[in-house]
Amino acid sequence: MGSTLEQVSTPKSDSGDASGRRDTGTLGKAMSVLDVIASSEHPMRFTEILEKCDQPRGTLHRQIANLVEEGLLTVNHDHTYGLGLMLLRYASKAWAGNHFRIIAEPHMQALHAVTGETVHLGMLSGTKVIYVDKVEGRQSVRMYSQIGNASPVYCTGIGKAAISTLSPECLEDLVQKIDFHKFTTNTLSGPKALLAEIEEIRRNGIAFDREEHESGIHCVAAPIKPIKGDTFAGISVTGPVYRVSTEMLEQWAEQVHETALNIEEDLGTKLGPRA
Amino acid sequence: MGSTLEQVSTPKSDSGDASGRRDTGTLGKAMSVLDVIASSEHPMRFTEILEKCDQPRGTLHRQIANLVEEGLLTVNHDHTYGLGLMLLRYASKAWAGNHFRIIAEPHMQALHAVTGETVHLGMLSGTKVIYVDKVEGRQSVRMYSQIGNASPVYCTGIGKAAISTLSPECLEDLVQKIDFHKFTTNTLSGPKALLAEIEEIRRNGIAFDREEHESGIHCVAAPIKPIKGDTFAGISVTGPVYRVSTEMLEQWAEQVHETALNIEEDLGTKLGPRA
DNA sequence: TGTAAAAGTTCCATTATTTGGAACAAAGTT
DNA sequence: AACTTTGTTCCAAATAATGGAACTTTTACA
Repeated sequence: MGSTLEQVSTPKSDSGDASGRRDTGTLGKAMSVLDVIASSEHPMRFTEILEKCDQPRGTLHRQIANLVEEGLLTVNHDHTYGLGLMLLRYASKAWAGNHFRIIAEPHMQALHAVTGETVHLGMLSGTKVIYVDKVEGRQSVRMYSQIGNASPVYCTGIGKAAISTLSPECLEDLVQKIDFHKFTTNTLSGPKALLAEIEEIRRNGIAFDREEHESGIHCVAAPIKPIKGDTFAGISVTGPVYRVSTEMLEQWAEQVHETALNIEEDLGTKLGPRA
Repeated sequence: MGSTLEQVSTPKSDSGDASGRRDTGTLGKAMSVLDVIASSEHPMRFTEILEKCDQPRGTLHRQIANLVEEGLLTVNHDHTYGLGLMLLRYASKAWAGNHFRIIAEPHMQALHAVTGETVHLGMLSGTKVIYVDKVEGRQSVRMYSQIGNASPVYCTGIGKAAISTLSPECLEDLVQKIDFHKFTTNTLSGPKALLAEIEEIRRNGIAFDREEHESGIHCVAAPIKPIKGDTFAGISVTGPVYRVSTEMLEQWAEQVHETALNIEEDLGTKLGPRA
């Protein structure tokens, strides 16, 4: 199975870092410009983008013009650039057509009903986890509030859970691409710590995020194994430490694990028996 | 101001039609492949995409491989292709960083409080309107429920409102790019009908969608004029005909119009006095 | 199970696009 | 008004995309 197209959920490099991007091909270069703009807080001016891209002025100018032409970027009146509306359009379709999410949804609802806390569904993409769905309480969910967010694998429950199902080689490859960063005092600080924890997650089928990404927030997660070979994902229950104790989290572990198994089963049947 | 980059909200052609796309440059070609996949209901197989793209097999294969590499497409286990997760990530950033939306939000909330019906904010993109935000009742908003949706300008309140602020030349250009399609018996069926109605909207500052896109749904909308020259947009109050009478809609017109003016004012001040 | 047809993948000389440097134009500043 | 910064255009050289055909794998059917 040496297909070029089957890398699926492990696109390339740590996308979203703006640096560390192997910009192969015209598309790759264009995307790296998008990345630079996406990872900036404020809308950027031409020169600012230029500095972060190190490309000749003329080249960047044309690339940006192309991106604007496609609606992937917009120019503001003050000559700053931001991400374009077209992205919303595509994302809306991507979300609506995501079978994995659709199948998982009822199970997420069920898990939320039991725990009363926020349930997340995330998929592996490079060295990050992208949140694909979220079920939370009464509070009217602000769209995109978390959906679409990309977080590093090594400091999130879903991230660690998801990569625990990778083959040893893939895991190896992925881990060495990670750029570790200390978000909190609990953040795992390197490959050995991560691999050790993965080992344990493999055994238990349960991963914890012990305030490793954001202090005050912790979660229990379980991997959703790739039935047909392509989606590496996980599901989690998240809560603030002041309301959700560690014991409570441990108590939910079983439920989360079961939910993951149920989703796997549904994927197996509803996705049609093919390969 | 003959800048190449300033076409901003009128990117190119009727994006999303899969056909009628002037695929200039490598990026354009890649996007047209994305478009084909985005406008299909079901995930597509390679050959299916091939037919809709008329390109040589080898070429398409490589293009798809690139898109997959960038995370813009994903391959499913059964060799079907769907839009990639990376799009969610970008869209999430695009949405979070959209100043226009952020400024408009409180005004949308206020309008919703008065009317009790769903309030939409949409921006012009090509010959379509892309919904950028939505405020609705108690019902927990399913994300992406409408946000990111692209609807034709000629059959939506916001669409007609938004293009009513275009210069005569731009309007002319845009109208002839439109591919009219009868969604309901009330859908405007051609350029003359549309232009006539635009004329009226120009005078009143109010546009109606009289079940022109979906029967059973109608709305009042008002244009939000481009203060600094780039964003063509509109705001609307939408409701089902069984609950919201036409009279009620007309009664709200003034409020909608005022809301639009308030947003314009805020845009003028909060966007910083530049050009 | 065997065989044929369809679907998917690779290769490489040709062709077209992107590149990048420098010159040019327009804003913004002192 | 001169200067500095920022944004835009141009074109020969370098690079990447093209498309046809050959090749491999998968799927369908007898």
